[in-house]
Amino acid sequence: MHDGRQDRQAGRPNARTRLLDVAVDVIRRQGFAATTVDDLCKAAGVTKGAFFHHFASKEELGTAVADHWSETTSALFAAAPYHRHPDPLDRVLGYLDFRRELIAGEVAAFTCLVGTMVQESHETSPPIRDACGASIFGHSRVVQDDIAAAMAQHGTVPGWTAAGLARHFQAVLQGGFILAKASGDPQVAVEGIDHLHRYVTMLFRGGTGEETGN
Amino acid sequence: MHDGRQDRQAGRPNARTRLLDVAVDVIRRQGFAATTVDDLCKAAGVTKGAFFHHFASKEELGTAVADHWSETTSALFAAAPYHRHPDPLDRVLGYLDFRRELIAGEVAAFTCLVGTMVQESHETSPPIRDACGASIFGHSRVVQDDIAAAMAQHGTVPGWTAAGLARHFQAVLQGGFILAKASGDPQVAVEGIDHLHRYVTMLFRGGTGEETGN
DNA sequence: GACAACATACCAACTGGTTGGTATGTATCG
DNA sequence: CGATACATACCAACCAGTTGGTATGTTGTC
Repeated sequence: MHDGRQDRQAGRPNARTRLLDVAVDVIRRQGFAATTVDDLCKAAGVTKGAFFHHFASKEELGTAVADHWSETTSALFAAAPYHRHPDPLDRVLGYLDFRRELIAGEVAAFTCLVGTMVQESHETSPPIRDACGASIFGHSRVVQDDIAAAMAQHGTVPGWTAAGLARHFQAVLQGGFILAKASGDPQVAVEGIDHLHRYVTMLFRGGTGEETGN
Repeated sequence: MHDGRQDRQAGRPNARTRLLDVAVDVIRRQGFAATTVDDLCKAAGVTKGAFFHHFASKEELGTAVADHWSETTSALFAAAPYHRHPDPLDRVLGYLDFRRELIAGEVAAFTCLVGTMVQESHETSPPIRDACGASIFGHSRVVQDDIAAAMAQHGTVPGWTAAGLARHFQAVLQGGFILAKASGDPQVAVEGIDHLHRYVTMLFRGGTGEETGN
């Protein structure tokens, strides 16, 4: 009836990986609750038996796909070219430029999986909420270190921390995604990044004129 | 068996209003897809017959509750005291202070219903997406007019519009709600507003020093 | 102002399809 | 052979929506 051997011989990734890959796409489109286990099985080309062989429950797939998202995105940002800048402030602004470039094509292609999932599950599923939180705040560390280095190298206006600004970066991005979804226009997400870019520039260079580090 | 007359005599709002009121609360907690019609009926103390008498479908309740949200929030902001400031820039900053004050108590109490709903339905239900979009961008007009007036009265650095900054306000707020949900800590949403407050102050007062309107 | 004709608001019980999850069988690999 | 990785068949609970009915206004007519 169905030749399972062919699937495995073709170098095709196993059912677990395929399920996680399609889950990123399907859940970004439909949301977690509206996505059925059958939806995922159909999209991945596997059966329910395979699904529950790899995941004890739908909720466990939820946490697994959030972790999967953390891994793929951290690989993406680790490989991004903006890290090459010697000046940490250029790396911070380069991060924003990189995020800007990622916003292209249809909305479901560039929005954040874990931002979508945590909205639905923050009160109903602590495990999923925690996995999403770890993904968002874990990612914010990537830019937090560059912000801290830029603060040390350049002077800044007082009243904020590197961790807080890094979180603000994530808030602007997540909020931009919501506005893009509401309007159907990716440009509104870009707009927010531009405002953030201007803010960072003012914080470090424009400022109140009190500082001139370096 | 059940005395319907008593319900109506008690000055209790009708089933439609009760359903919309509880829907705001329940959907903010669980999300739209995970909320069943029975959940809403139980919370409102009405039967399914009453539900489908007032709403042709669950989707129609979705659009109705988004409109309901638009009405209640616009009334809240219309009555807010920050409008009294004669200087439009003070009204803009007063808006942010007011939003800051609203962030208190449990997460589901201060987060945005339509921001939650549009995440789930932007691709699966155009009517709900449009109703949420109208709510978000309609609300942004409230502060947009004050921003435009502040731009006219004070000088600013160039490169942005009142409408764009007003949208950015919404993005920062929506993103802050996501981070609050992910961390369970309302403070991270307040943090974002503080950064936005600083940004606006720099845009109008700190700036690059090119301007000194008024 | 009484009374028919109609409309609105709601209720209890039901239905057919869907959903997350299970029990069991089978093929491949080391 | 035993473990892993699936597939098939199935189920009990659930869910959006329906049906058929009742109670309570409202409106027009004489």
